[in-house]
Amino acid sequence: MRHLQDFDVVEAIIRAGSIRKAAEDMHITASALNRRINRFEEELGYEIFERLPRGVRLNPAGELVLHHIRAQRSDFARLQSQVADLSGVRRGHVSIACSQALLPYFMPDQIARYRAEHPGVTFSVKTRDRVEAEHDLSTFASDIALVFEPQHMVDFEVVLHVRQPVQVLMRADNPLASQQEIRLRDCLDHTYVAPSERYGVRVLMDAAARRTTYRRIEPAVESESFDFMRHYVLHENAIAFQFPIGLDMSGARGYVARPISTRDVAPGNLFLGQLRGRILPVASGRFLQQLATALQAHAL
Amino acid sequence: MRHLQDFDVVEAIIRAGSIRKAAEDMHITASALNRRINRFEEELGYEIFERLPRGVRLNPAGELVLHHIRAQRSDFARLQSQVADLSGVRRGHVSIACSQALLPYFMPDQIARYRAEHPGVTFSVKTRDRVEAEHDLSTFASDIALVFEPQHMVDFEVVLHVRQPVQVLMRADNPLASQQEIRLRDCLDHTYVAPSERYGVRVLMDAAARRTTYRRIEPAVESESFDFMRHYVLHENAIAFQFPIGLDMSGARGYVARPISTRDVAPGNLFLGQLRGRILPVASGRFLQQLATALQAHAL
DNA sequence: CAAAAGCGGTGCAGGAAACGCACCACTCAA
DNA sequence: TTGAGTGGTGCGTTTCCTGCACCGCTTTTG
Repeated sequence: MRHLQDFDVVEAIIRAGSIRKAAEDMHITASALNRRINRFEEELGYEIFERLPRGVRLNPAGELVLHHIRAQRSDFARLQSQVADLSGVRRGHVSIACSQALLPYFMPDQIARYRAEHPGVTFSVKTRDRVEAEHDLSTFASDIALVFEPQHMVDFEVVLHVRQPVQVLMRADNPLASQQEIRLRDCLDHTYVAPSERYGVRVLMDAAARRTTYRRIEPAVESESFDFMRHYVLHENAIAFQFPIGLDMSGARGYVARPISTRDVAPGNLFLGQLRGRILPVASGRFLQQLATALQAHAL
Repeated sequence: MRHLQDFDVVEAIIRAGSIRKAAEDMHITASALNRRINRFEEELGYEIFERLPRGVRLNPAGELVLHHIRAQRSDFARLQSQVADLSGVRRGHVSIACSQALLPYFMPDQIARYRAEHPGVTFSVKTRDRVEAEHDLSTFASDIALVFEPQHMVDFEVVLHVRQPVQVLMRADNPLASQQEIRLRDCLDHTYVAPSERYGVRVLMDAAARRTTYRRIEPAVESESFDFMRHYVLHENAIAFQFPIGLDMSGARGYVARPISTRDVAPGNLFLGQLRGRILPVASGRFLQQLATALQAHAL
């Protein structure tokens, strides 16, 4: 759209770090770009870039402008979505930042359900840990976040949260599989794999280890991929940890999942949320509602 | 600003009701304006005007666009205000919609205090009844509203509310002046003036009359102006009704104010608020805070 | 220490985009 | 029927933006 052109210019210059590089990216001359940004600053009444010998950089006023630009973009997308909605077109795009545990079963199922009813709506799903997800929301990079144990919660408006007790994943022939509920010390005596501190499961395990026993979590193998860990337990007969929503034991052959006693390890909290105060586009708003009801049903 | 030009066009056409009239208002030809609005609709992907034989009118999509335009304008004003604020200029404009009772004493005092510290900030004060004030907020025509008994409260985000018992205003030699608290039936036996149902005092009086007695409020003189009513009680020795914040009895010669018993008439509620979810410009936000603290002190 | 490379900024000429004018097709009230 | 009012369009003109060449400056590099 025309009225966002100046915003494109500003964002391109920020990305490139200098006017000349940005001009090259945009396939126009530097002089044209220079004049456009100068005119923009003149109309605004304030400079938004510091002129450095090696390029330009946003000043504090520019940071405000950048946030304004992102908010305007998002708000305009919402407008288009609303207009499309009342024209009966039902188009739109939904972008989600979610924890890894949601990727194998929950999100594919939910998105497929939604798209079955509204084929015009497209999705982008990004894997984000709990810190990144909040950043994604505040920069309008994602509409919806679904993560375990988010950290700051200042820009994060919680729509719903469900408790998820940590599960122990193991081979069916593992001795621990005979117990219906597993104690933490039994896990720590076993060979186990675990993710890094960026992930909610690990945060809960670390906290539990510090509190109930005086042992630290020292996994035999540390990995960022729950998919890897799930397969690894088959090879070494180790155990892994995961939230229930990341598991689908219905068709699993050779796997068994048992909950860790909540006396030892606090259950995780899965938070569904959006940017505080933001009005979502129609499609995103509807999908957020679908997720909320699905999670509520999942918790029962 | 350049990027709001298309929005100016749309708003001008809405105001004028036809493209040709709007073109005249803007001192350009109708053909130019026609092409601009056509281009805008083409870029948006949807028409926003119904073409009628006698002009154009917004369609439902256009209503959404109009709201978007107003929101964008307001958000851009907030951006400028923020940028000005961190440049140390402290400029800005605050627009307030408030009940008539605030006009003689409270608002002048508050605005003068604020401008003593920030001379660069300008104000516009509009007299609005409780219905109009909410409309003003939702169309971004006012930043802040301060009214008695607002009606819908859907877009109205309450920042603070204070109770205001209805006062009886009369001449000092009035027999009722001897009582410290006045009963409703004594008022109704007296000759009294009152405003119309658009005003909070009247709403409370009507409700009280229906509830406690079986008499209706039938003023000898009905007026929209509390200023008029205040002067009128001197001439006929009638009584009038007003909230405490609209009275300043310190230097009043010949007037006396006494509260009506709250057993008979419920105290009024003065609501300070803004549009729900909106982030106010810096100056407006600060002034809103000042009003809140001043009202809290006033209530003590 | 000097040359080269990179940066933002500017005068000038050519070109794209917007504009004004004249005009068309249409509706509706007098 | 007619005239006034509406939105829409082809075409010449004007305005505004772009591209080119160049300047002054700082930093890097030989």
